[in-house]
Amino acid sequence: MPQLSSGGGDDLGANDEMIAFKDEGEQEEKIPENAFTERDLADLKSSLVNESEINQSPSAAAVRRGQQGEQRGYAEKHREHLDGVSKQQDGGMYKAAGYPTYPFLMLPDAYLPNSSVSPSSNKVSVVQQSHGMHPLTSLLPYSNEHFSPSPPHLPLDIDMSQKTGVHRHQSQDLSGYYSLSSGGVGQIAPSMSWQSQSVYPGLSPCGFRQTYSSNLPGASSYSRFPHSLMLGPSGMHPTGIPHPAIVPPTGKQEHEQYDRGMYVKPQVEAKREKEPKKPVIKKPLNAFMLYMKEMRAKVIAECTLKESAAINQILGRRWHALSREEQAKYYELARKERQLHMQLYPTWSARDNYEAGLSGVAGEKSKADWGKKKRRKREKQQDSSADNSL
DNA sequence: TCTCCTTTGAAGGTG
DNA sequence: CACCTTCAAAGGAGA
Repeated sequence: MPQLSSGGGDDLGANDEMIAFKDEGEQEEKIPENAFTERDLADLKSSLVNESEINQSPSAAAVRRGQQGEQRGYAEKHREHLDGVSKQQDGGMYKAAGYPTYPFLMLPDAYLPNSSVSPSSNKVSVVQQSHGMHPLTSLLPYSNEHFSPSPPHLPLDIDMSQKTGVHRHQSQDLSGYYSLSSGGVGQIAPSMSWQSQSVYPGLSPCGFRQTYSSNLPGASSYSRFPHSLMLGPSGMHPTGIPHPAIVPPTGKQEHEQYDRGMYVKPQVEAKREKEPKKPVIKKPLNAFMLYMKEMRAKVIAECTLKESAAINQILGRRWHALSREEQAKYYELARKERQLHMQLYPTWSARDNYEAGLSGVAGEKSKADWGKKKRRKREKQQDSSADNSL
């Protein structure tokens, strides 16, 4: 869109994120009091990317591993960077300049997958900060849904990457920076409260012309995010949790992504029963996904919708309606996510999950399924383009 | 039971 | 380099 094009080539590969989302002619809202220009955000994003690129060597895992030590200083570096950001953010989440390090930065074992070595190896040590917790912490997708009585400190040099065998240097001193969110990223704070009422005048907060009660019992209280992230007593170091980036051997994800490749010869099958199932390392969430994760419940509460497709549409619109500062927070958070992910899985590639169903035990079936899916999508796109041409 | 839907962004692949 | 494809989350709907 024109706004960004004037920005001069600074992009995150997400040039369209500031496209004014005009749907149903609903938003002329340009956040007038906003001191930022489109360019500002673009610059900010650009700087974020640049920093990422500086921190990550373009080349290989070996190089990345070498950076792990150096990234210890990342917190400081990041703070420097954030200084620039937070100066421009009023009342934003970064206002908590007092945080010595990024709260969830580099929690070493956060991503540890299941391992045959230790059944609890995918647990993460977490320190709950009951006071003054960085609000952004709540955005962490690495939530806690499943606690385990496993000891807080786990062997960190487990060969977590079964395929890589990389020995990682793990910095335990960072292990306290993850905090938990119950059911997702939950609590961003009042500063992130809805703009939608003003953003979509004449429309429901859902952005739909639908009738519903805005006095939903849960809605107002939800906006204060009463539930918590603060699990456990203050300052306590609870037990580890599995990392959401790791798909456990049971459950839907695994069902879809792992068991997709379950068809194998009986012998192999028997063998696999012995072996721990190889967890699928999920992609780190991008900014929008983080946003969705946080806001989904709220939209559900406000709109009494449950269908994800509809909710996501609303969230997409709200995303575009967000101020640059607010979006920037999520971009920053997503960047952290990627960095953390990269640190923990230096050799992981997004492509690993392209073929998640056919990796590991990779049966012919899963391979076929994957191809089928791919084909289906392609056909669909061709269909739609054909329709457009008519 | 499985896949689709729907969104944005990141990353990999291809020409 | 531009473009295309896939995958992240989520849960209801429909095949």
